[in-house]
Amino acid sequence: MDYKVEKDKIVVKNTNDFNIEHILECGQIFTYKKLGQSNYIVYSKDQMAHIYLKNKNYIIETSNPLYFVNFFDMQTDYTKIKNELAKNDYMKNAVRFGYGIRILKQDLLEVIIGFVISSNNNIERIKKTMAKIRECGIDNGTYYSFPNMNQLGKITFEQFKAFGCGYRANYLIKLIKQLKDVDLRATESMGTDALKKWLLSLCGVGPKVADCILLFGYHRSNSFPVDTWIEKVYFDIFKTKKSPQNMSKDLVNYFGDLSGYAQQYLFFYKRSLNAELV
DNA sequence: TTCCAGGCTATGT
DNA sequence: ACATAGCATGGA
Repeated sequence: MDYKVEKDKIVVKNTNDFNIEHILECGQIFTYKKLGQSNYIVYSKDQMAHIYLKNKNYIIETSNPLYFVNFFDMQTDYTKIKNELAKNDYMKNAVRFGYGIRILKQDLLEVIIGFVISSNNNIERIKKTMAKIRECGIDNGTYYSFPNMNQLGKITFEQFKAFGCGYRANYLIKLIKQLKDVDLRATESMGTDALKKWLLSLCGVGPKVADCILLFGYHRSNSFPVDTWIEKVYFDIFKTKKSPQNMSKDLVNYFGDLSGYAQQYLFFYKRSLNAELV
């Protein structure tokens, strides 16, 4: 990854492994705004960045460049990951298609809330709901910080309903009560099995959402979230249907520690191809 | 009108 | 342990 950190921006010079559309539109994050072609604003925790293409380089404008060096996972070699993944035709196509995907290092609390909202929902509505929730955080002038646990605890059932959560408003109220006294930082050192078990005890968190939280919130890359799109991919490849949990097991067995990366390329590939038909 | 969206909870077997 | 109805909401 060829990039340069300056005082108020990062310049990304190698765009073979960095494409902002791929990174933000591959379903891992819901807190961003598209301004135009290769031109986005992304919000994470109490930070904001403006990302755009200029002379074949990406400019990441932010008051906190070091936060976004970590956020965009700049130190990981995605060329190597893609080469290791491209071991069959399906993966070759998926990797070629979403060549600029990177798995973001997002704020854990934000990931938990976002993916509980995501269940049986569509991405555009999830984005709207998350933007409304963000407005319950601190106003920084041009944008809001994501609310902390205390601020989340003050959001009412009626507010969540008004934010378009639907029946998930109940889940969120209960979930936030469950998380109220948990030291989230301490959970990061837990083993993956115990961690998943704990996540499954949270309201609104089932197998698929737990895998998303493990992957996007804890960077456990040996998890493979299976949603409706991955179910289609699984059928394309194996020509058979199973329960999502069993599909996930098969896929983790196959991809090992690269499962999470494989999942992102496949999800983006399948969902984008479908969108092109519409 | 019906189906679908990054599924989960509750209930019944 | 596995199967399935019901669930809010909006867009196609």
